[in-house]
Amino acid sequence: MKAIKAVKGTKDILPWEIPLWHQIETLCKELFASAGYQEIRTPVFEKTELFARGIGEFSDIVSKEMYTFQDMGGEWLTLRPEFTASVIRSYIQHHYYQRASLHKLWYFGPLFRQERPQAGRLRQFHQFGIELIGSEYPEADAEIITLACDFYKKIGLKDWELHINSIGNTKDRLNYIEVLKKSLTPYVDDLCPTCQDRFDKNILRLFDCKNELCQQILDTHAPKIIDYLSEKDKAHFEEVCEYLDLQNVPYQINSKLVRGLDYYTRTTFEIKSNHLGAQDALCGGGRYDNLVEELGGPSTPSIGFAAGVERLIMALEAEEKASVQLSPPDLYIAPIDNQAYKGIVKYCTHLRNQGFIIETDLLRRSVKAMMREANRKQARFVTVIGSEELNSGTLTLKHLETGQEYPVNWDNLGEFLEKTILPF
RNA sequence: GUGGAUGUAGCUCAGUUGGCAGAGCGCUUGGUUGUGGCCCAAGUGGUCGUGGGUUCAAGUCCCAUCAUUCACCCCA
Repeated sequence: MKAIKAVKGTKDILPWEIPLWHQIETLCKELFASAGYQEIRTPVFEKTELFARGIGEFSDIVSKEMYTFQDMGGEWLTLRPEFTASVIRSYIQHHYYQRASLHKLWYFGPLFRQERPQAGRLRQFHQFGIELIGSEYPEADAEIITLACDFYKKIGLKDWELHINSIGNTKDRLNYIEVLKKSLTPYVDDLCPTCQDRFDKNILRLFDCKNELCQQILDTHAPKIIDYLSEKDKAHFEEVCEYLDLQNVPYQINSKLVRGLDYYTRTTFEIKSNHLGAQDALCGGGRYDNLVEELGGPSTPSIGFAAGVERLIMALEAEEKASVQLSPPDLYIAPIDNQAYKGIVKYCTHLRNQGFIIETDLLRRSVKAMMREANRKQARFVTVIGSEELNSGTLTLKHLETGQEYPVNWDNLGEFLEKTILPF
């Protein structure tokens, strides 16, 4: 029989990897809650149209990367390729704006994109992120960016950079694109083939090119988008920077940072790790002041970010910060005969109910093997139980680290563990 | 969709000019009765990714195919 493997681009999160995932989820919960953000969970699939309208029909994600299918009623549905569209759909559908004028949300979950897998890119991957819906002011931008940075600081990641930029409102950006085209037209023939293609399709993508010659041409001949912003947007961006300075958040203004999703406006930012391969963006975000309205809601300025969990884990591993948190047993009980196996069960349950982590043998192994197992599991105490211990009412707990033995009455077991575990 | 790399034990990998399928780690058991780690010993474990071809003989050479992986594209 041929074994079945996980689908290309998908991965099991293995039992021994789970503690790190819990650590990340817990930090999300604590950090975002500390700023008043509430968790939101939306369905993993939505109507295809939501993403087409939200992300942009001609974006790569929508045009060739979505898992789209028809349900039995013939409706086109899509496994979500990103979170923001779903969150905004929920915001509009449930009229959040009638409850309050500002909403602060966070999320964590799986996303799906049908791309060729490589380092830092999977077909099912996970993101967490936050959305701040309803404020147009630079304080909002600063709060989002600061929270993102705080996350990486608190998780223990060291070697990363924050890049920020402003791509202005739609009108200014279209104007800039015209100027950019004009100033680069003389050099089109020197660009790499993909850039020549991009020149007509989506000229802003030129900035992402990894070809050195293309970058040189851009550096010397491309105007900066910041110089083409309206006075209002320029002032907004300067204020965002000012807020970051106030908190000593280090950043680089990167005029080449143009994000790939169509809905972004004004502030955009990205956090890059210095330890990842080609896919080095840990986290990306920005303003999307028009999205709520475009999806059928009231005009509502908003900003948010999304962060890749697998990439974070890769970066933590590269920096050797992926700490393994085990939950070792407080006590490993090793029964040596049939009676002992039967005699200990009620104590196991009782101690577990008291909150202790108790493990016992389930393979009827030798004492030596059970001791080895207790040691492997890093149990704090181990006890060998035979008829003597059951009849006399006294057992001996051995502290594995020191080898010290402690006689204890069965009735005082919980009390003993409680008292003794703390000092160790 | 395009290009490169790699497929040998559960894991990490050796395997020479074609000539008996290997190591380390892991796992199991034992080293005297009911006590772990270290050490020692034995055991467990492989259709050499798959299918063809060349050859007396293929893990090794040739062709095809699949899988994995990295990169392009794009994005978290």
